[in-house]
Amino acid sequence: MVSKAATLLEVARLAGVSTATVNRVLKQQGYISDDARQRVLAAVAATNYRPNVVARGLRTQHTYTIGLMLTAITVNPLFVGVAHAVEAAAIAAGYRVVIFNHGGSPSHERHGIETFIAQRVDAVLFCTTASPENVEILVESGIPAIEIERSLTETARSVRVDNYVGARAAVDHLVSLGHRHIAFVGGDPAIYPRDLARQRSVEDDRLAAYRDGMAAHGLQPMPEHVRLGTYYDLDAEISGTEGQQHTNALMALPEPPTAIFATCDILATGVLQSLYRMGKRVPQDVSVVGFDDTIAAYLAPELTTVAQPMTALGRHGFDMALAAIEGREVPNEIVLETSLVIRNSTGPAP
Amino acid sequence: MVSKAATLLEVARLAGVSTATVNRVLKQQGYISDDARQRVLAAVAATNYRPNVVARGLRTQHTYTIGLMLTAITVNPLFVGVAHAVEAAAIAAGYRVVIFNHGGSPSHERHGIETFIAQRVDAVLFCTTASPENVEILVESGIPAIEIERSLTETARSVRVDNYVGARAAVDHLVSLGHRHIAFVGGDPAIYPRDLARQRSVEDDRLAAYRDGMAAHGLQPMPEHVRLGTYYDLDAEISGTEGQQHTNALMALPEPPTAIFATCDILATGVLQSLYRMGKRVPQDVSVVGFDDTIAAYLAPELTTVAQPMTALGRHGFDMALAAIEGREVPNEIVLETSLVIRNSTGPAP
DNA sequence: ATCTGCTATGTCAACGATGACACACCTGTC
DNA sequence: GACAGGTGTGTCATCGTTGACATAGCAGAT
Repeated sequence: MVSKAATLLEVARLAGVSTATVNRVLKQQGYISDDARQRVLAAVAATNYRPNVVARGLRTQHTYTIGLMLTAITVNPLFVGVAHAVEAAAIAAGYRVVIFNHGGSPSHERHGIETFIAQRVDAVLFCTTASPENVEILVESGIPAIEIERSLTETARSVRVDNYVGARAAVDHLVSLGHRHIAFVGGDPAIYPRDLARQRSVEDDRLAAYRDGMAAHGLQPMPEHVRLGTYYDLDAEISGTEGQQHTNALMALPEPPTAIFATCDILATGVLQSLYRMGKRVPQDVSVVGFDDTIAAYLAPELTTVAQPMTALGRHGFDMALAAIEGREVPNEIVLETSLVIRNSTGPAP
Repeated sequence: MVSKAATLLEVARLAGVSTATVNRVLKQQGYISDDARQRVLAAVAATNYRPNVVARGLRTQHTYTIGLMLTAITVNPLFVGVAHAVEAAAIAAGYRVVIFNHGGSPSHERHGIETFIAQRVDAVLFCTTASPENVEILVESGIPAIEIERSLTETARSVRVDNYVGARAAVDHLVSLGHRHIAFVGGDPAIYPRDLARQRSVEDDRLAAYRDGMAAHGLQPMPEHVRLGTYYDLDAEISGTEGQQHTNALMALPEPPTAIFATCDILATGVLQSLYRMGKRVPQDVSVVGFDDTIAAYLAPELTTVAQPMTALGRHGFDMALAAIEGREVPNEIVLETSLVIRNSTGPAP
């Protein structure tokens, strides 16, 4: 039996009271007699009443909805973890989440921003933006914006991870296992967007940590062991292909590395595939470390990696949004720590 | 500079016309003089006007929003692919998507259903439901519901895949490579929910295809080679652990299989990990086939698997929802085909 | 001169919830 | 008997958009 949800007025009529009284009962505020309360609750149950949050949103100018702007949820499992955490935090606080994948296209992202504004979402979380200008548009129209995992704009607050410390832990781990020839496979800092405040990209931080880590232990990376590329192409499917190519090249060198640090788990999958194909054992012949801890636990061997705190990123992102919505004080930036998860892909240098 | 979006009335005043005229210009319908149109468009631009879809939704009783109920987007990458496809189809049609993860809990799902109703979403897609009763609640309140990948209710329409044909292709492939001892690692049909129309679960179909496929080639599976379990635990993180355990047991048998068919890529990751740990080469020593084609391409070796048409599942799901919303005729069920993707984890029997 | 039909624009009542405001009743106090 | 203060309830404008309906000018036909 199809029955549309009743309105407040219908409930009121059935209970023989005014809409204000029904409202008071449902909101549990103000004075209500027991008698009226009973009749209202009975009427609510009988009519199958459900509040109309559309009407409420119009009246209160508050939709209890946040927008979640994603690069593309299929591009990196990191986004999946963050999206899940954001959603969980939002639901717990009585908010709903609308998602939009821009697929790396600024104009598509712009369209998403326009629908978020038209919808009157209370705030928007970016993970990550295709174009900082779009974030500004949002802020200019009075909607709080938070960036997760990046910090590319002047105006939006952000939650991110300390990539330098994270990458450094990976290098230190490999060095402590006796590795001296450690290769770096990552994105080219020249082609990735920079943090406005610090003028450094995520790739800058990870590469710097690698160089500093090596130097701190008196090691000098061979130039051929530093492989930079575009593993992470915003408008394409992410894949491990580039990891395979770099590894093929690395292992063909006169002096191949005994360990490879790939700055993304997806990139590391390509490394493992290449090594598998050439019959190298991991970690007996070569050790491998990844970054993110997304699919690391599903690989053979289980991948040692620098874990991003996906749940905390999402939760803090939402908490910042909520604080901004409620006009509470909000820090401009939260920097979280990564943790090194040691699994089976790293072992003593041969 | 923070400026709230203007209202129709403000635009109308600035342009020196009525709200009806502004509305006509924006909707591009009815008669408007060039002069009025110019003034309205200028005023729209000047005031930074954005339609308020909350008010529109209240007035038209149509929110252009659909709900997407997920088990948990982190549980299986299959859901990620479907969610992405649903979102893309929705955006292309001018709809927005609100997500909710129930995490396997019927009561949590119920709460999500209530918020979907309160929000007056135009339709809800399930992938997959925790409790068919919740789907019924939705249908009873007049909101179209579509099930993706399952078909557990009487009332909701569904899009799914032919699991029998898909699994059969995997078995045929292995047999054609000369394998005669093929193990089956999957979920126990006894503990998974059944399709109401056919009284068969996804697991039933896949297991039946395995048995039939073996029999069709004159092969009789050894009972110890059929491993059924609960790999897919709704309220837990999915993991390959069960795949590892089954594989450890299988390879310890006096007559171990030369091929293993795991009915989920995630399960297959455990199979590959177990084989890797015991030093078996894939596919030289043992061939492995998965199901879903979610992370198959990222594994070492790249996994041969039965691909679910995730994009088509999502798109058809949305299309069915849209047809139902618009009152067009909608088929009760759409059954799509899988495709066998042959990669590097299968080879001739040793 | 009247009528028809097209063009162009304005008016206004919904949609459903909210909450400020007003009103009325009651009990107890001085 | 007047008044304060607590208790209980109803009225109604408002949020922004929509679209049915009304109105009116004007060209061309009769």
